[in-house]
Amino acid sequence: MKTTRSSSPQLFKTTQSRKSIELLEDYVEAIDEILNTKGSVKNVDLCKYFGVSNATVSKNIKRLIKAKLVESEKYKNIFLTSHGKKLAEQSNTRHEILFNFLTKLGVPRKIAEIDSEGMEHHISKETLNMMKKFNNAN
Amino acid sequence: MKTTRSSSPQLFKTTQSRKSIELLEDYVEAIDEILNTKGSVKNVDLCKYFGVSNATVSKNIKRLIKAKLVESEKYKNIFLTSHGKKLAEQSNTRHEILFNFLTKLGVPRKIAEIDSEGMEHHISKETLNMMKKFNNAN
DNA sequence: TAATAAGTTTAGCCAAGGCTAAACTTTATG
DNA sequence: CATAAAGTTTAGCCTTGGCTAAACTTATTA
Repeated sequence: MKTTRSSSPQLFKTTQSRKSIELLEDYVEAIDEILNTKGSVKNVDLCKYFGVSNATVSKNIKRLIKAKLVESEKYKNIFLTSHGKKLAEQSNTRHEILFNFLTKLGVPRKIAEIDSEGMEHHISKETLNMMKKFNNAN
Repeated sequence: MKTTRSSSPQLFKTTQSRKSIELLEDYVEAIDEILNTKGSVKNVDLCKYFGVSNATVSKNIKRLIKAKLVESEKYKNIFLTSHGKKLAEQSNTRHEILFNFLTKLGVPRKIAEIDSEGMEHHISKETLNMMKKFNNAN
């Protein structure tokens, strides 16, 4: 019998709410990046970024607005609130640490990109700190 | 501007289908573990394991049966098919490598457990191989 | 500047994965 | 062994995050 599995219910409890936070984070990160590369963000930019329909983006932007992460008037540009900017920065920092860690570990850039996108929502502060240490030492 | 983000739609395209695969994997892993610890698996065991209702487990077991990962008759014990066993083994191997990697990196066991549960569905073969190498060298 | 093209939102649909309550089956007990 | 308790499934609901089609707004261009 393996000893590394938790069997503890509470690890799974928050699945639903965790997922919807992931979406919000992905969006603020995307908005932040698009702002930095092309200066403004509209529905169509996010469609391309995520490969989803305009309707889906529109719906999700509403969620972001409700969560006070984004500001936007109908048919107009999309902005991050200060709260949204802070979240984007935090996410970016996490992403950078993780990406650098993977490349230092020997993972090819292309794959490190994909893996860090996937993993970034599932890493604790503690693990991230260990990765930072590793990065500094290597 | 940061250079570690992909901006490529296709990384997000399969979100929906990926998520449902995650659920199937989590279930076969749970069933495998429960089998190994108490010898048989029923609805109630999975309720406790995941902290969800009996109705939810019942519904998800149907999905597993449809996916040919599980066999079960109404009100009876739950078994893994050979296909299900194979998937469970693969998942367990991934999980072990990841968990060992995190602990060798210096992450406390308790946290390594949680993080490896979260991350295991998002790690490529390549990254896993690098982790295996690291484990062997440390 | 009027008409067309491009972009955005709304309406209404779907599947996944949660839930509770009620019905049904199996197990345990007086 | 009949009944109560425990376990399982079904029915029906909800939210999230997708989609298409249609309506509406903004931008382009003849």
